[in-house]
Amino acid sequence: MSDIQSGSEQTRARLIEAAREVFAQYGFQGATVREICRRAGANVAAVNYHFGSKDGLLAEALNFSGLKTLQTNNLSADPCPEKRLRLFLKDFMLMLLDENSASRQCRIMARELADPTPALDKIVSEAIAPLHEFLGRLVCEIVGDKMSAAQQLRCVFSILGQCSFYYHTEPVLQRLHPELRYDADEIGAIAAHIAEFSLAAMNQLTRRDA
Amino acid sequence: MSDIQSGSEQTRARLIEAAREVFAQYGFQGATVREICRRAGANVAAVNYHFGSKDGLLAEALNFSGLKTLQTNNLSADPCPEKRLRLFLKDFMLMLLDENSASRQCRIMARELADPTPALDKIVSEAIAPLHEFLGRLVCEIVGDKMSAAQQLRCVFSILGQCSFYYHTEPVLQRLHPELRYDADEIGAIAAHIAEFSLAAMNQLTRRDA
Amino acid sequence: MSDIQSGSEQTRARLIEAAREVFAQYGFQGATVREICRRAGANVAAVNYHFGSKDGLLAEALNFSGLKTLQTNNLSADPCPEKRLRLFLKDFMLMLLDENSASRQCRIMARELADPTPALDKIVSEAIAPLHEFLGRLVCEIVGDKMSAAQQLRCVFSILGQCSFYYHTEPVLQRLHPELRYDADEIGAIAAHIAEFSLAAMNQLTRRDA
Amino acid sequence: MSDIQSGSEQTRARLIEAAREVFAQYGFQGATVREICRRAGANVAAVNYHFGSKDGLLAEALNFSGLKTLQTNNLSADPCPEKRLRLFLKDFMLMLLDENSASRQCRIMARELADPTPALDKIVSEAIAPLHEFLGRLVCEIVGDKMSAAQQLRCVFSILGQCSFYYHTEPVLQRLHPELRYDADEIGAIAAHIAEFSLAAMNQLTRRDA
DNA sequence: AATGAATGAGCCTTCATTCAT
DNA sequence: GATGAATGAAGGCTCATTCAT
Repeated sequence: MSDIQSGSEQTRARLIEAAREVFAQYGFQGATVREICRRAGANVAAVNYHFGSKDGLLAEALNFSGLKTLQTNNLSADPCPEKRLRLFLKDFMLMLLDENSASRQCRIMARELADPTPALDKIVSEAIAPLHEFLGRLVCEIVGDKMSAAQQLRCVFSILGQCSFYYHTEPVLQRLHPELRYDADEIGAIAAHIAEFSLAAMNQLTRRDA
Repeated sequence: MSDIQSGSEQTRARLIEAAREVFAQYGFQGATVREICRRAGANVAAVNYHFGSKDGLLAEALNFSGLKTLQTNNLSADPCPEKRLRLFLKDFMLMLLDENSASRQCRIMARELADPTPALDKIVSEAIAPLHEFLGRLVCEIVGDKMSAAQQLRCVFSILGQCSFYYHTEPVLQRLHPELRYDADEIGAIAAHIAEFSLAAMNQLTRRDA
Repeated sequence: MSDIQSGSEQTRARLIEAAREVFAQYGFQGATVREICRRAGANVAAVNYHFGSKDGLLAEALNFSGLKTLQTNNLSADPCPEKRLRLFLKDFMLMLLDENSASRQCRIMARELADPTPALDKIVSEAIAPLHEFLGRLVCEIVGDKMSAAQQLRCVFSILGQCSFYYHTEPVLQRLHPELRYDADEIGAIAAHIAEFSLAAMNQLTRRDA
Repeated sequence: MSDIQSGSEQTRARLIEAAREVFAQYGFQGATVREICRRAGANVAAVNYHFGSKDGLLAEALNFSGLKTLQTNNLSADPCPEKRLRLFLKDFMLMLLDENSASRQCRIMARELADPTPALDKIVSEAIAPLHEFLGRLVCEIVGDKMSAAQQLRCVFSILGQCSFYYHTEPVLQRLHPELRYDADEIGAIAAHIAEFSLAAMNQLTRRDA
């Protein structure tokens, strides 16, 4: 009713936030209910009380509203699809790589891909499929009818592949290039590179095909 | 050394082979020593006896000879760097995606990236660093001095990102595009796309920068 | 007292009724407070609030008025002790076996015998001891002074043993004789058998001893 | 090989023996793996190692050889069925009530009847059904063709009911008759009573029917 | 008075590992 | 040298109970 949340909802929220951290850090299998509850300052039984099971908690921890908002905002940002791609990649990479971002869902999502749980179906239908469709439309606007649908799909994969690489390979990159830090500037530069690389490729490929 | 292996060494070899299968299938954390020993027809204690620990077995199970051979052969395949990139990508994607490939190490490697264990250091120094260097030299040959070192590095990342995407996202792609099969033809088409996309991008970027 | 029960007392009554069902179905240990509260439409904490503990609820759920009424009515039913035994066994077996009987206490009682809880003392003093005494008097009337007190006691046990057998062994009998149904006719036949078997035995034993 | 059992088999045997004690004392649900392992001087994980699960242990703990031997021996003990019934009841009650008896299975069996687990099917088919058949044949020999099959079956139930009563009601009888002790003499007297009571009943019933 | 939330002890089970042979 | 047996820490989860409101 009021803006003061009940104790229950606070605990619930703390559990979800802690779960996002721990799932993002250790993966679903590696995460333990005990660690999640410890971070949330709650009892071991709290997860089962509020969410029924570890699986149930994962399902709740996944929230793609940030990703959806990003796409919605992008659609009305600029009439030029190239500019919109640049903008989207910048926002998307910030969400994916910024350690301070509250949107850890992308990381959980990424871990799911490597080790699917029953929650993957939800992730695919609610987050990944719309994301693919969104990028598919953007690519279509950019390349027009100069590419087959199959080619356009592979271009989407090429863009997403470049993005996810920086997330997946983070521990490796830290070892190979210890000076690398994912601060706002670096993330912006990475996003700009992916945008220019991809636009250049699509531009060249359509020209060549024409 | 001789062609008569002791029973002990046979068991050792079977354990390594079984470990590769199980690690590739379930990841390091999800794999159990019992399952590995069961597949190898060995005792539960065999892993600790032969390799000291589950970690030790992982270290032994990692073998990058296939990846190294691929790079070595590539260097002498053709004087043209663009052609060598196309060739490398085809071989690399076959190794990464072909289910019948004996080279499961790439899959273990890929899982490690998502869930680092102490073995990651070995993977990075023995496989990934050389791979990055190899691709770095190839990119350098292609773009010459028309790109900064930082830009060249990002191009390497863009290429590798496109490659690893098809591996990481396999379970998702199976859901989004159930008709997709990673047979030899499809893998070849994927590799060709990555090659053309990347070459087009690098070509365009160097031209534009010039 | 008045016909307007407070909500609290209604909840209390619903809890007791639900407890009888659940205890009868799953036994004391197998029953859960949550299930009882769920059936009673009450809060999880209601049991401890109203009865202090699960044990306290059991104590309250036990109500032997049906059994007592049965004995009281029997005493004035007929001057002939043999007839009264036949009548009592019929009523008692109906109470024990009829699934539609509201008097589930006998079932709870029977489960207690197999798995005693602190409530057993109450059951023994309020229900079983009077029942044994009642049957003891009836047997005494039938065999008169032709049997020792010890023999009479064993006759009481023989009668009660035959009765309780049909309750305890129900799940087994269902497996051995799937066609068996405890309907009113069958229960009547069972009670008649126990009566005739026991009366014949006592008759013969007193005659032989004489 | 030798008459010296391996350590494994000793532990296994100790676990089974401890399980019989604990299952008999607390029932399957009330028994804990920890308590069983504690009594057996084994680790908590030993039960799952040797028997796969608590259920598996129960299945192993049930061993009806004693009961079978008793029946087999009885068949050749005497040509007179009345004498054989007396003998059987004495042996059976000793097995059922003697606290020092190694044959605790009967107690586990009895608890199962009150709270069936998946093991009940095994108990019924391997122990109870043969027992019922054995007693059925004995009763048939005694009453000949002077009783219907249905009547004979109820006589078997009357005999078994009297026997099991002393087991089921033990905690109650201890409260009502604290002086009662199930020593060999008392058990013999109980068995004799059940035999005479039942034989007298069957004798009288057949005579009456004739 | 009465409840939703939270508790912590305890459950069975699984695991990589170590021990005794 | 090599193994079946045994270990104990830890896992997710359920439970009767208690707490704060």
